[in-house]
Amino acid sequence: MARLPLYLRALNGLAERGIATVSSEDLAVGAGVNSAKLRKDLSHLGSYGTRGVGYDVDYLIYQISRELGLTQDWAVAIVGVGNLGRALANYGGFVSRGFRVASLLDADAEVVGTGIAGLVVEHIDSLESVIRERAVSIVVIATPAAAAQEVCNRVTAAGITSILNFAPVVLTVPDGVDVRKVDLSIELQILAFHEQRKVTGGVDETAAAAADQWPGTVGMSERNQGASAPPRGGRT
Amino acid sequence: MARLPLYLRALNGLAERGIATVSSEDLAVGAGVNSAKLRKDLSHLGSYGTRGVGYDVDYLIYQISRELGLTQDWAVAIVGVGNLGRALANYGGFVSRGFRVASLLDADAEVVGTGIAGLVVEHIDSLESVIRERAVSIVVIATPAAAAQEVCNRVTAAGITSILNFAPVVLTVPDGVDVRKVDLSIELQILAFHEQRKVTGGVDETAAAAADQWPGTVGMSERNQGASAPPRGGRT
DNA sequence: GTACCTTTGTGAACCAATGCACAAAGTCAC
DNA sequence: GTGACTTTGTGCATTGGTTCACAAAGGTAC
Repeated sequence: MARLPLYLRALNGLAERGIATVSSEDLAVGAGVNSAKLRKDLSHLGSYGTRGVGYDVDYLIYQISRELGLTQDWAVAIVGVGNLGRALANYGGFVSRGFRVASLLDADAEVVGTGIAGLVVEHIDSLESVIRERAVSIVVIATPAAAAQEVCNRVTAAGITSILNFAPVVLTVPDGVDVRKVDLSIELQILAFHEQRKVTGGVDETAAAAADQWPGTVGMSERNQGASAPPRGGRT
Repeated sequence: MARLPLYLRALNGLAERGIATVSSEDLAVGAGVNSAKLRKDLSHLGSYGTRGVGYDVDYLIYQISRELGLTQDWAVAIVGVGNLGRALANYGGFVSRGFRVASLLDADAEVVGTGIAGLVVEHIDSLESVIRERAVSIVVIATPAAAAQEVCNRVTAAGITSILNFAPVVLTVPDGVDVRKVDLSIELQILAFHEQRKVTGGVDETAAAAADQWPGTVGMSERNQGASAPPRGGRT
């Protein structure tokens, strides 16, 4: 389940505060979910709770970590050392959860050779050999959009089946390859959507009025005139 | 709907390549969803397609942008100018979609006053005045976990109702406030989970064996002895 | 040992979202 | 103008996930 990492984080917070036992109710509010859902999720891993008492925090942390495969050490390669790549390389949340950044790679000669987060940036040419020799099993793509598919092709060809993609493109991959996409602007767009709803109770009036007067055309019937000459001026 | 930003990005890609019309089928594969789902989503916005032809790309971009509230200019403040904050400030995807970074704020005197992405980092003390004077409507929290709730309290008190949280904590907010959380390590954990499944067909055997021998205790019945003295050694 | 209390684990109802399949609507060729 | 073809928009069945509610299980007090 995709919620296990959430529980894990809440549990780690409890463990740090020295709490040894937690009820499903308390853990649920900590993770921001329904308590019945949490119990059902946990019951899928096996019965690790004690009725009348709750769950042993440390034991549950261990069980979830094991289920998520965090008890083993995952070698991760980050391709693309721009601002985002740098932020990821320094991100503490990776190391603390069983992920080891095995390599930073970039195509830019300016960046290759510089040191970031205790690693020396390597040239993208070594991608395949790095993956092979350091047993990399997950690749993070933090390149510009234009380079992402090319990188993706190379890493899948090299046998990688798990990719975390930060580039704003939909990657096409062979069957059996997992791609998870993170788009930092999508979340903002969703917030803006809700914010707009709060303010105006719907689409704002100025924009709605403008919608009826689509620039360059008069009505629906004429709209498709613009099919060969795009209606929005200045994109030719 | 949360999928509109996805469609929007696919559409922008098509527009850049000069494509004027697209069928639901083509757009669906571009966005990685089912075509029927896409049509149903779009029909909720109104009937913007032409049967037998498809959708006018530019017109649809405009309609979705309007629905998402991207036709107006959103002022965003980023709190916490670490690696992640810097990456976000430089992230092109924000500006291109109607979001304007109105301010970068940090508590660290070392960082305050430096220039990033054409802005001068301001001190966190000015948080409230910045929000008020620049009409900030969305706040991005990219601080360390420990500082996030405090920042959150201050911005909600200042009237902010939309927060994008990158800090690895669950924020508690008053009713009516929207919080969206992005955790860069959760996606990685989900990948690791699937990767593990691929390799072993389930939980790996070493860990499974170890699970039956929870360190420090013998069996289930004794486990709760550890409630006051945590079973996993060295966390006191 | 017994009665009571707390909390888990789960059966069952419920709800929303998904995908199929097809009719309606429009285009294009001739 | 007519007929064949394409593509949208949507009714409907199905699926998956969420929540409720409660019995079973264990702990605790006396």
